[in-house]
Amino acid sequence: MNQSGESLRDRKKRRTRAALERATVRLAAERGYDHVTVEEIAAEADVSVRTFFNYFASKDEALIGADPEAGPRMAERITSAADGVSPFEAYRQSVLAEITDELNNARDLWLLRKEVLMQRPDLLVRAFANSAESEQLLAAAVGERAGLPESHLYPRLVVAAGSAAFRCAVTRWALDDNVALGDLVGEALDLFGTGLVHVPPHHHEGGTS
Amino acid sequence: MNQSGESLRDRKKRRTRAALERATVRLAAERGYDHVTVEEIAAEADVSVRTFFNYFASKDEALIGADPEAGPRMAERITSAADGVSPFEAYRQSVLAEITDELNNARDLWLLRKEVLMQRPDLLVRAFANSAESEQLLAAAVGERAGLPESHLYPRLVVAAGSAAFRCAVTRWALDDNVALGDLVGEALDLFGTGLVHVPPHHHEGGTS
DNA sequence: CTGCAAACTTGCAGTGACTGCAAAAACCTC
DNA sequence: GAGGTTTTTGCAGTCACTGCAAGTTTGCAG
Repeated sequence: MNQSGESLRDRKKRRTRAALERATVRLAAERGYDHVTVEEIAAEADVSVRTFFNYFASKDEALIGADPEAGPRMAERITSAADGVSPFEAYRQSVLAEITDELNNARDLWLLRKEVLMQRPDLLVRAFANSAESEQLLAAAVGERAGLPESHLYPRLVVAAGSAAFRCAVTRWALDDNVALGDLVGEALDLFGTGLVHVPPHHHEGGTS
Repeated sequence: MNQSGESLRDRKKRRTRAALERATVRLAAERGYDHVTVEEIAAEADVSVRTFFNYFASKDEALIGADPEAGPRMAERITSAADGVSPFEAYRQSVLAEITDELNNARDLWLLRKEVLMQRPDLLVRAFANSAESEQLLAAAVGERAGLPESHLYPRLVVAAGSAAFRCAVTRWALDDNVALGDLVGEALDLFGTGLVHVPPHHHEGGTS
């Protein structure tokens, strides 16, 4: 093995994966998601179509490029939070940390994705369909912290709320350039945290509030 | 036009749609969703494949059989709720009413769908991808009642919470026969209403509640 | 450096969802 | 029943996605 811990092979794999993700997002933003074929994406990334499907289970997945390690990473963050932290708060922080990291690493990709998602909001919903095992993992972590049995609604609900918050935040983000995605997700999670029976106040743009 | 307001044509259309939905659910429950082709479904319902796609945009849609009138109906219920009712409560009641109706009209179909969704939970998520305009409609109704602008996060979030509640409730429902789906959705919405920072108490099975 | 095994890539053939189009059939109105 | 409107259908075609059986590249040990 290499002393760096990352072999030539590993490096190549990461580069290929990134190239495919990048090609998908770029082409989709450029000429519309369904005017791009997998064949074109593969060509752009200089691999065969078959290889595309070795990396991503679907075209959708390549567009969002969900990091397969994100689930475990977030679960770890939840279980290792300090003792006094509530389950919801632990989850909230883990989501926000993940988003911040992601935006720092690939802000440009997200700006392109925004273009695509503005025209096809359903793609974002579909993207979450593939993340069932991650949700399972997170729900288990939340459940453990809450001291609730596997079967209880609450942990699942917290995680589903996270997806919903992210989804709504992105939709809203796509409408207006002057907000940070992380802030929007945070705001959405706060609303879920304090309860939807409370209608939030209406912030006026020009107001000094 | 017919005095009944529903012509032969209309009746046939409704019957065909129902037959396709039924065939999809039945076959999928019987031998697994992806071991059923649209060709087989169409044959079962005695129509051509092309006709299947005149009724449903996708196989997924036929499995869930989302009533296209459900969105407008729910929106109407929200806007026409009594004056003192909060936006969230109005939404909550509209969701519960819709589910009660649906279960009364097609409980058998839902029992079969349960079988399918137990093995492929992702199908439920995907089903919501197609209901973007309905969500839009509901969000507008909630927003109006809350006196918030179109662009605000809150209405979208309420509606997304509804989807999430439904999704989690169905997942939970599929695990255990002794609960009513309506109750689970109600419970989930209550948690969203009062806020996820509050960890709910753990109900023991043997309780007499 | 060589040879071997494991991992990765590729082509190919095939399945099945989904679409547009134009002709045929069914229905509705008068 | 003629004539206009919908609905159904068949057909040809595109594209996502899969399994399989080579081919190629990389890792490693001798």
